[in-house]
This record gives sequence, C-alpha cells and structure tokens, in this order.
Amino acid sequence: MPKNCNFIEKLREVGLRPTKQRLKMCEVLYNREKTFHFTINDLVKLLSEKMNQKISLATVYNTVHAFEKKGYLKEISIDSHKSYFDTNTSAHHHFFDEDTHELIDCDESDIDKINIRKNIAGKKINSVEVLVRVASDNQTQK
Amino acid sequence: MPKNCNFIEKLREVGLRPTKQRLKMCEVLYNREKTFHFTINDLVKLLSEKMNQKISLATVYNTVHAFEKKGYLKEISIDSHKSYFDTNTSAHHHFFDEDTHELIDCDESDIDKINIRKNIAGKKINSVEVLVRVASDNQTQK
DNA sequence: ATCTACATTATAATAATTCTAAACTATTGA
DNA sequence: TCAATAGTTTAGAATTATTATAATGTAGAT
Repeated sequence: MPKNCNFIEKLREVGLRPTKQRLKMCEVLYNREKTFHFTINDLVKLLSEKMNQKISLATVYNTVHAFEKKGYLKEISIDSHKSYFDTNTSAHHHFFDEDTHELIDCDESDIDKINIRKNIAGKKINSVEVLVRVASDNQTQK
Repeated sequence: MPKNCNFIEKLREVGLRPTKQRLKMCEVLYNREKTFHFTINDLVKLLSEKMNQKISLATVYNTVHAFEKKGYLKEISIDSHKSYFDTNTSAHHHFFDEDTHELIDCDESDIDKINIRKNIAGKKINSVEVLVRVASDNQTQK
C-alpha cells in the first residue's frame, strides 16, 4: 500500500497543502487497485463510515474541486442530477449501468478510435467522450 | 408556419391534453427550422419574453418532463449543473462549445459509426452517445 | 351543461452546491 | 523556535435548481 508521504509529495507538487483532511481523502480515493467512480455523497459516506473521519461537507466540495482543477480527478457527466467524479483522469470512455447507476471504464481496446469528420471554424477539439448506456437485457433468449 | 392544430393533434396522439400552456410551449419548441437545444431556464425566458406568456415554473418543468417521457424531447448530459434538452429526439451526437455553452448537433456523416467491442454480461446497449467538447483555438497560426 | 380526470398555479419543501466569516494550521523565515 | 501569514477548515447561512402540495381551473366525455 502506498504510504502517505507519497500523497504529501503529490499534493505539494501541484501546490496544495497536505492537510489532514486532504490526506484522508487521498487515501480513500487513490489507495485502491481500480479506478474509483463516485459522487460527493458517496465520498462523504465513505469518509465518515469507513475512515471514521468527519470532514465538513464544504471541505469535501472544496477539496474535490481543488483536485479536479489540478488534474487529480475528472468530472463525468451522465446524469444532470448528480456529479460523478473519476480517479482515472486519462481520456477514456464509459459504460453507465442504468439499473445500478454504476460507471464502468472502457479500455482503449473496447471502442475503436472515434473519427470526427466535422470541423468547427476557429475551434479545436478538447475531448471526445463516448457514453454507452446499458441496462439489463430482460428478453433473455436465443 | 405550422398551424396550432398540428400541435393539438400531436399532443392528443400521445395522450397529452392540448392546453393553452402546452400549445405555447410547442410553438416555442417546434416552430423552428433547426433543432433547438435549451435549458429550463432558457425556455422560461423565451416564453415570458418572446411569447409574452407567463407560465408557472412548475408547469414548465412538468410539461418538459411529460414531453420527454413521451419522446418529444431528449435530455442531454453535458454539465452536471444544468439540464439540457434537445428537440431532436433521434440518436445523434453533439459538439459542445465550452466558450459559449452552446450545443451543436452532429449529422450522421460527421462521426463514423461507433464500434463497441466490449460486452457486459446480461446487459444490452441502450444508447451510444459521443460528446465532442470544443473551444476557441487561440494559438491562431500555421 | 355537467362531471370528472387531468392541468396549472403559487407557494412551500427539498436537495445539491456555494458562500461567509471566524477559527485553525502548515509553511516561511527571523 | 516562534511568530507572521497565507491558505484551509468549519458550521451554518444563502443560493439555486428541482419537486411536492393543495387549491383552483379547464378539456373532453356524457
């Protein structure tokens, strides 16, 4: 498991002070095998339940947004009622399970490269993202 | 210009009563050449300013959602802070101009067909949507 | 014309997010 | 080591978007 000093350095590098709260958040977010997708709500729950660390809501918002601005987190738009964040900040696509409301990362190999034929005058492409919505296939058969 | 009786019929067909408010909304939404992208806020403004029709906010929400449920409108997720709706309900992709916050429809021909290689067990694909974020190209040059 | 089910409305309620101002703390450098 | 200070956290208030409520109104069937 990565030690906290990694997080301290990481935070320092981008100019964020390594406070107790930010370190706890780093642990929750980045001390894991797989990419983590979450809403602010999920995160607050995890922090208070699992980490036994009560962090003010405002701090969670501030810190998540600080992380986002610094490129530690990426916001994903799926549902206009909820903000999802992703610890995988590289360009990648998603599946969204409409039954469970779960986000799943796509690998490079899951979706062929997207070819954009249209050009918008004076504009450059910042990102190309695909969202594949899936749901349980009820007519189970042949 | 399409006459209102078209809207009356249209509404009847899907089981919505053609009330004064819904007809006004139909006019704003569908009496236009091009696809219309809007937020609830945009729509309320248009109704009150251009159409001189004061409709209660609750009615606008209810009616937009009724239209959406019946397939007259499609919700587009771009920004978790705003709900965008689209009068083009067919499957299509979008450009999103991050400078102006404007949505632009893609034609079939603008983006090659997306090939999804991954399968999620027991799940079927409901939709595949591409969002291309663009912004002004400032390093104007060679 | 009357009835009934659905609509509209103003307003209250809720939920998500941001603001505020005071208290706190990590860093700097004397 | 110890202030000074600049950035941070916090509780709670404020704001914004959306939904619920309950009274009143209206379209469509009889």
